[in-house]
Amino acid sequence: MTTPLTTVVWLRLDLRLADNPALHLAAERGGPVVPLFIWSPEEEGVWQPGAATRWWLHHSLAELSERFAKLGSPLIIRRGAALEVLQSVVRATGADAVYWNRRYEPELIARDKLVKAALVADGLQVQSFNSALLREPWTIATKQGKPYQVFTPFWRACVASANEAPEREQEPVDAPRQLASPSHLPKSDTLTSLGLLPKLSWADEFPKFARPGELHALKRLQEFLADGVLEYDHERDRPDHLGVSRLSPHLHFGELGPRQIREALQLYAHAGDARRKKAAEGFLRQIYWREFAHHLLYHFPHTPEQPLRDEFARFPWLKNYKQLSAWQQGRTGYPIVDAGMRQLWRTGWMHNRVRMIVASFLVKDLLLPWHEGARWFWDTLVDADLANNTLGWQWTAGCGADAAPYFRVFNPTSQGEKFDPVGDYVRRYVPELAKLPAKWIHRPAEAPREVLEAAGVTLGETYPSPLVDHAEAREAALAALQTLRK
DNA sequence: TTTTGAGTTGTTCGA
DNA sequence: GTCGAACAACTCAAA
Repeated sequence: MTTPLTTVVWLRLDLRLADNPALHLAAERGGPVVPLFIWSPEEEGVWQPGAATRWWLHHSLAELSERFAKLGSPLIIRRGAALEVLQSVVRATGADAVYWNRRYEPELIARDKLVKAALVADGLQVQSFNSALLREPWTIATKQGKPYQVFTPFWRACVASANEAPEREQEPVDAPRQLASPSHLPKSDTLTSLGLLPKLSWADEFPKFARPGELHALKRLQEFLADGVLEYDHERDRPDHLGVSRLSPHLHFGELGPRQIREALQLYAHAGDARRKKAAEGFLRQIYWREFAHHLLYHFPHTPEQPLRDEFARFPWLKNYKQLSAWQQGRTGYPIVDAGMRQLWRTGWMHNRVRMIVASFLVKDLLLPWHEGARWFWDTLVDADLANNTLGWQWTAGCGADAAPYFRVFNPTSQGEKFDPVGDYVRRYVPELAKLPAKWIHRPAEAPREVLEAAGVTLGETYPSPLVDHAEAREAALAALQTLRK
């Protein structure tokens, strides 16, 4: 009698059943499949999952666990060093193979390499796959063989070669319909024992913008295709309208993969007119920004800590940490900035347009180091992703790829008036300003006294006075940038 | 090797 | 109120 071959599927940022190559191919082997999640935050180095991310992870795992149970093989959850846990699960189940989908953060590439070598030395079949990207970073390069550093050529090159073997971007694979479980189930820790949930209930409003789990991810994608993507090009800039996809946390945790998005967009465009086609292309272009971010992180692994343009290493940051704290708490005196920072704190998410505004304010108005902003986002965003976070902050600070021209300094007042014209977004998150009329809601410091009185606003008491004068701050930022010139 | 065109997301000023 | 130009120089990517 031959024993069917057991495969351990090590799940990481690929918390889904559909389009999961490691799971799909493990199931195709025909033997028992052991889905395993290992909680080992220490192995992620200084970029351990932040508090908001942990909340999301807890709920995502809870849902995934139910779904694996229905498929026939329960999700095993363990806390500990990845290699030791894998070896112990292999021993307990008699598995002969370990499959996983790749991650691209520098610390984890190193960790996975060691794990793979050790498991191979144990005589196991070890295979890793791509679940997270349309284009893995090493499959595309400039004609000089170097990594891309500008988005548009990167994107064009990806699109131009999307159908060429061997770099061909793959189609999604199916979810397994059922799984055989091993005759001896390995022991599992409980999800609660990982301690991912906050002790205080600060996450109550988190489900407002996105809900963890593969089913919610698929539903969100369909909703976005039905009522968002067509208007995405201009509506995505309206934090008061919520015209964005809100898929970012799902993408980060791999509850949904970019291949599934691309396929859905193709179907959507195919079934419609030129407008649909244009909308689908526009959204897919944004998905390629995520690809670009991973490309950069892989090829420039120092960038989470160091600027890509090294002259920025000598930028004269001010490091006024009292002001940092005011920014974090949403008490800068600039309503759109404060609304964004409070939305982040309360909901674990912030509209992308507002992310740019608050980031520009931190870096260019307060002259605080971009790492401080990156750190705060890392801890507070449910979609915190090392590649995207690094690209975004370096872009804003002007020290990264495709850097903004030196003169592009966001004006928080005009940005507010342009993208939150009636002030609804500010009213939602800065209730002490709610009674101000639209004309003054983005510039309370300039409002006539009787307007403020009527709205019950006392500057410096019920709402802070502006932390800095934007016009002066802008000049200071430009002067600081001048010092970098060669 | 050198040249050339281009580069996500803006603001301000003056006509 | 609206519009267009100016705001540096640099680096990337391809020809």
